[in-house]
Amino acid sequence: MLKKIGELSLKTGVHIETIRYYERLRLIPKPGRSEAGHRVYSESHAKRLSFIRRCRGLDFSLAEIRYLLQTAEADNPSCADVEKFSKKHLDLIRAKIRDLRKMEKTMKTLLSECQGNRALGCPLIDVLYEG
Amino acid sequence: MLKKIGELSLKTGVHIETIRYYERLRLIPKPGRSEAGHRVYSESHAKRLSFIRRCRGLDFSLAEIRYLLQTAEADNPSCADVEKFSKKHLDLIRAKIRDLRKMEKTMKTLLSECQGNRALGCPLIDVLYEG
DNA sequence: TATAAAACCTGTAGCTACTACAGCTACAAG
DNA sequence: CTTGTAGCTGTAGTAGCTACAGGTTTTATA
Repeated sequence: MLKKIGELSLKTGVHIETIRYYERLRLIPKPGRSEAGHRVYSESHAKRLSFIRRCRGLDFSLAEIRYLLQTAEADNPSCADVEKFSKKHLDLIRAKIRDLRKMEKTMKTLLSECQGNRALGCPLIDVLYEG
Repeated sequence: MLKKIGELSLKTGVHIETIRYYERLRLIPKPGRSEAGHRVYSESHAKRLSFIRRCRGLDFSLAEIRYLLQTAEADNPSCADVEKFSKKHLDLIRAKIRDLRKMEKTMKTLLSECQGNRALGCPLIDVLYEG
């Protein structure tokens, strides 16, 4: 049941150093300690840590996760708030996708200039450099 | 013709502090100085800086840009090398897009759980927290 | 011409989210 | 009894800026 940091790391997929880092930031509560001073975690730590990891996987910032954790562990979390919050986040993700798609397009165009055309320097660089 | 840092910033769209930062990193050569010690830039600085900015806009790292600059200013830049380099970068952009699309999908699913279902806590958080 | 505002200078510290040491102790296996 | 693994603390490094503090210089206005 109770775990040391290595097991917790394996179970949750969060690096040991990162777990300690989250503790410093108070994203997870201070665990108990064994006699030798080793951290001892309970199931609730594992849950919280997995939550954080899932949120990170969705590109939420640690500040955002702090808010989500508060909400998740509140007595009556306001679903409406979370929804609004998450919609904004979804918009952000979509904006990032749009930006990257633009880059992809430009890169593709630049690369197509490259084809065959190798006699006089690099057209790709020329376009970027001469503007 | 010769510009002070403010004008260069306006012309290239790179923040003043960033220009000085790039100088520290030797991404742009040290400019001349006026009598009072103010930086004085030439057209070649502007060109180089714009190149950096365009590359940043394509998500190239400063280390990558360093390489591209070297190549761009070499006597006979190897187009084949640049092409290979850029293809790898394009792959990276595409990988990022894929990741973000996955996130987008997940977020959409999570948000759809939210609809209407507000009586018993927040399903979005439940999935992340209990999942 | 006086003065105030804007622009410049250097140097340092802060941001995000980790990651990587150095240098130590604890503990289990052979 | 030694060796290896796992844990500990504390600090510094990473990328790419950004934001001061505390000073000088230039420029615009009264």
